[in-house]
Amino acid sequence: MSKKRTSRSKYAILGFLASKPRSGYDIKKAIEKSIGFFWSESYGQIYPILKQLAAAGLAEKLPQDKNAARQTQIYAITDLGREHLQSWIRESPDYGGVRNEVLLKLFFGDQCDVETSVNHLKNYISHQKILHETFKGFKSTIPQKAITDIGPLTYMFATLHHGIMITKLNMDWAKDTILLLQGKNSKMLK
Amino acid sequence: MSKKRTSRSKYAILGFLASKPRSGYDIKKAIEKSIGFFWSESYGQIYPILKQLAAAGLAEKLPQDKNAARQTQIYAITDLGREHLQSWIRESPDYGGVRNEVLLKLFFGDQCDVETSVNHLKNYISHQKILHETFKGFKSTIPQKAITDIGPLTYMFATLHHGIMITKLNMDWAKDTILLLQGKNSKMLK
DNA sequence: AGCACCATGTAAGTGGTTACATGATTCC
DNA sequence: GGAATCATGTAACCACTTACATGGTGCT
Repeated sequence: MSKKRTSRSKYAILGFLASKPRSGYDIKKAIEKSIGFFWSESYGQIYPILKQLAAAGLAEKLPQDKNAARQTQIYAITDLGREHLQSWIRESPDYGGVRNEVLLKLFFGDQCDVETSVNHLKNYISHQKILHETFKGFKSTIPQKAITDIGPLTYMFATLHHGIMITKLNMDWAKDTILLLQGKNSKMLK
Repeated sequence: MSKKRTSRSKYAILGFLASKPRSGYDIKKAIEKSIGFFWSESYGQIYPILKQLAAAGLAEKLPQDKNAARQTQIYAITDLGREHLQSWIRESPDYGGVRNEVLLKLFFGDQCDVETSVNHLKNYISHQKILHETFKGFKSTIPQKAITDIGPLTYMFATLHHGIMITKLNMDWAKDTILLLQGKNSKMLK
């Protein structure tokens, strides 16, 4: 059972081209705005991959509009590209390879003083709170009907909701861990 | 503001040497057993890094016991190594660079049929359930006093508890997302 | 004898980030 | 004029995984 490491970046980019033709710059911005919480891509990946996709016939560069102010390179997904994307989506996702530096540092917390860990946890709470509020604000702008009529927004909403739940959980957990480290009553000990 | 990419593997290994001297093999097993849920290291990283740590004076190879049955290379952390580890722990952790393939595929769910996403979610639930039960079993073996007397087990317990909570949340979220995709009543709406 | 596990290591290759380089456009 | 943002790209480098290679030990 060989575990081949195929670049997920390729499919992330293809996935964004699937909804509409975009430039490398567009893709970067779209990723940051929509799935930035659980995915990221750098230009150093995006631009070379767009060229590879075009060379492989999975995407094509659209002819440039002569009247356009800027010289943007717009790529569109091809039928072949759509097939590739779909067959990748259908493969069962890889659950592994997670690395959480916050937990790693906390795990080694005994090597420093309690205050260090408590401080990290407090900062973490602030960070998660900002994300949480942002997501909730975003959620409130989506009309209910757009979610219940199964379509792109339904899936987006599901991932957004995951972010809302996770950030809430992280805050709760971090607060409770602080209590535990301070020798106070923590829910963890149940 | 330069974001230098230092290898976190180095510190993960140093962190495990901090509790007691170990071989590369020991470290791999210990990581899998204790922090495998949120961290992983491969032998391809561990063995070369152990040599580097020794060369840099952050760890040292212990003299081998002539009577020992196996020829294991045991490394111990040095005072300098402990200092390096501590100063790394004190630096604020990096929250970014997360990549969740389950969410990515779900986000692109509209490119396939609903059943594909539902299937992925069902498998995900099974996977998270196994982890969840394992963690809970593990938790029940830790005596309460070992947790409340702040020490290594307190920190281990905190990360373990995070795993218990997260796996539960993931199951709940996945179940609810299935309902949403099936057009049934989901808690997510409202 | 054979299997599972202990144990160490290397080489090749990939996936990915960062820093740099360049220049146009928009808006104040 | 200057700042922010739009926009594309490359080169260097690093972190990490996978596959391979090798052999010992303990048990049945």
